Amino acid sequence: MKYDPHSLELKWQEIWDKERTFRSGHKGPGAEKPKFYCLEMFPYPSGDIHMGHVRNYSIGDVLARFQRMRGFNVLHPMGWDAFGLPAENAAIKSGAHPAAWTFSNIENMKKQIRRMGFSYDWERELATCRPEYYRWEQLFFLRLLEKDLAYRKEAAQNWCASCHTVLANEQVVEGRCWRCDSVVESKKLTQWFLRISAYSEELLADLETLGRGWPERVLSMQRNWIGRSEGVEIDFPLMAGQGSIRVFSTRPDTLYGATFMSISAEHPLLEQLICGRPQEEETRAFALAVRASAKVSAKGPDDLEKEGRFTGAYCKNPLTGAPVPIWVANFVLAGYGTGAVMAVPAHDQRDFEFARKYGLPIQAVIQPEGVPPLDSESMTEAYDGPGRMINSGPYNGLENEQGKAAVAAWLEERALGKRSVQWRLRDWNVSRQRYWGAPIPVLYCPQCGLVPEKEENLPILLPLDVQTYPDGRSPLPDLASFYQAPCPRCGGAARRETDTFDTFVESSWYFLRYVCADEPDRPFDPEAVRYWMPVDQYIGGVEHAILHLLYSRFFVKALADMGFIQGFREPFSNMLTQGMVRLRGIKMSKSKGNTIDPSEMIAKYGADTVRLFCLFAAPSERDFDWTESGIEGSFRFVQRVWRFCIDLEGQIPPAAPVSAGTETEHGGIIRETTLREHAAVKKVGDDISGNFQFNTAIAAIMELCNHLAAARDELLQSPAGKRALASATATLLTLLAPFVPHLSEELWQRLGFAGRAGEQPWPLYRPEALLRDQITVVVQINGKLRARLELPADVSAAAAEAAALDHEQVKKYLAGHEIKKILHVPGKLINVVLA
RNA sequence: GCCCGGGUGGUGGAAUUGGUAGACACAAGGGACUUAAAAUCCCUCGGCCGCAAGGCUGUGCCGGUUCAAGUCCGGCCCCGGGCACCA
Repeated sequence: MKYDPHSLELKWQEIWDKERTFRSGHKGPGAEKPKFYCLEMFPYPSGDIHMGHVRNYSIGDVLARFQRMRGFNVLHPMGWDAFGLPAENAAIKSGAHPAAWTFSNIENMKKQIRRMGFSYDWERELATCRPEYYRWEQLFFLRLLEKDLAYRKEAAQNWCASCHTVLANEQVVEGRCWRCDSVVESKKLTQWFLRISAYSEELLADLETLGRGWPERVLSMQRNWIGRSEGVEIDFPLMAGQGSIRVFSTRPDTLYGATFMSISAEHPLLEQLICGRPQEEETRAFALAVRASAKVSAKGPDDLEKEGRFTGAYCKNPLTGAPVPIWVANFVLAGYGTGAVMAVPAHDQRDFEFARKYGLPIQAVIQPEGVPPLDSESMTEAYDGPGRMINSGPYNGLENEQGKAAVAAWLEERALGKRSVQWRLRDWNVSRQRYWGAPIPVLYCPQCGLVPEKEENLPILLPLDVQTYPDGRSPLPDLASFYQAPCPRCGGAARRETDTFDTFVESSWYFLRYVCADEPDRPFDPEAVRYWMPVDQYIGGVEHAILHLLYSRFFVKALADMGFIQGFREPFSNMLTQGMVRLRGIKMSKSKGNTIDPSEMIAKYGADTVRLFCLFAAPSERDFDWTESGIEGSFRFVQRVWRFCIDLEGQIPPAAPVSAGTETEHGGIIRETTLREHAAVKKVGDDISGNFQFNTAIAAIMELCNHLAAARDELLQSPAGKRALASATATLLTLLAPFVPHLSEELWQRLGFAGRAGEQPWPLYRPEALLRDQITVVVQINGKLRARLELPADVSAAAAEAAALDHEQVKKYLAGHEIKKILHVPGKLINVVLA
């Protein structure tokens, strides 16, 4: 009987479909069980699945199937992140409408995904480009607007000319577009923003609550991105005229050393400061040049020479009253803090370089322990470490950490400053100048100005009867039938917003919609949300560590605050970032032409083998190389299981034990078989539920299989042996069920076991079944391994030690030495320490 | 510069959290079966010495703690990733 993966895999996929095996609900049968929401990142329907998808979904599927067997009510959905640029680009190229292209890709990819035999509840399938989906997003936006969590502002934006749209900060990677790698330009535009910054504090704090469930590197990336910084805002009064300039500093302890001030080229007071000064013209020209060049410098800041110009104006050090010259400097960021910094050249490297270049005074105010006093003249770099305050009037001698608090308190008492926290995180620009996205439901009325669409008018449909432009521009601004609309307030002629939402908006809440995907009248069924959320396990690539995962976290918090959902403020309790599949060390990609087509692999080996290899090749989080020999190895194992079971047909009792074997009263090979059966159950269960150690779980199954193949003939000699073999074989197939479900079901059926392998309760091991009669105890002398002893498991400590000392090898080493002590780890090791 | 990962055979990777380093595979070599090949099965497989028994050595480097260190501590080196003129 030859192993034919195709016919048997298709057979089982059909059965699962017909029997709706993976349907899940929060009501009715099964709902009383504990829930488990297992989610893999939904794909963009680019046309074909790639190995990354296969790996991602294989990991998720093992978990989903495992949890079902463990008695959970499992939600395991799949859908499509269906809006986005590639559809438009394809449309431009081929002439097909983005919608047609998208839906045909969905159909194609769905076929491929189904061919893998993943246990999805397809009845919950969703596509974000359908109005039934994006209408709710439009509703959320209107509510965000009401709550002032969405707003419009003009600002310099990241512009990708090649994609013909703006990008969020998160979508700019090293100055380049995350999607097409073009250098991002700066363009001043009026855009829609979501106020993610309102959640900076909570987004950061809640990372702690995610703690163990999330990979450390993802937490760390998010912390970096949010970028919390504690300090003091300090007002420096202007010497001439009214007002003051506010700076932000994390080092109020160095305030006595602030010998000048640097403001950004975009500082609002700049004009006022330079007005009428002799150097007015030059300084203005300098500022203009900095403004023009700043945004384009995608090369990074390292090689940017520090430059500045004196404004001619002075302000006053609020602590000392000393005059402080105000400079414009090219390294001061307009968008961070207050756009102005107090310069302490002795204790900040940037200020130091600047001061040396322009001959500005340097004044050391922090003295490190145990070194000669810092000398402003001879310093070659700034000292930014800890120390005691010097040259700081009444604060002299204070530890600088205490100094921070003391100076801050002094400033606060006199209303000259206040403690504050600055964040790196910027608001999320969600406007996109593209067609294939969800319309933003607002209008511009000549009478009323900006007017939100009425909720009852939702959804604002994206018109499908359009022709895309060859240059990627959106056709919407030219489509009168779309943009012409009555003002919701006055009824007069108004113009619709023609930008669409960033597609990351859709992916920020899709996991919520799965729990009630067909709910027609409201975004969420609260009961379903309460039952299923949050996602128990989320699985996807690390490339979304900041983007999607941060946006989703923000969205859930905002939706909770708007009352759409209740009872949780984090979407994903546990997160797994799976590694990449590479080829010869290089990430697979179409552009590099080094891809392995999953469909070809399925055609050659079957879905089970492809799944198995993806899971066995490496731990889930690590990258691995696809190798021909590797998948061949997995194929060999699958066939070994097949042959082993087929050869057993009719030779073992048909009844399938529901739990691991019980033939413990026997000795010899039967006992050994049962022991190994239990050991495998323990190892596989521990590995899956512990840390997604699928590779070692599979190794344990291989060991069991190897043992059964070797012990087979002997076990078939007796009825008890046959029973043990039957039990162990049933266990083998149940352990395999999450990994290679088709094979498992087929063999289960052929061996005449009752029910379905994948619907068996996960087997339980009995700890006492893991105990051996004979144990190996190693003997060390001074920590070096010298001998092994086979002893009865119940041997006394004294007897074991005696046996150890009596061992030939050991005696050799003992001769002429005195025993200082004997360390005994029962059942494991005896270490004889010689004097 | 700061913050996270990681460094173990020819390769992918194991190692009960301080207790037999190299599980399970892949590759390689040898053998059996075969007219032959494929498939399958058996054996060997970190390095050095040894006919063998066995010995020495070995988890990026240097030190330390311990009866015992891949695992803990201190100091480095290298690789991958994130953040970065963020004041």
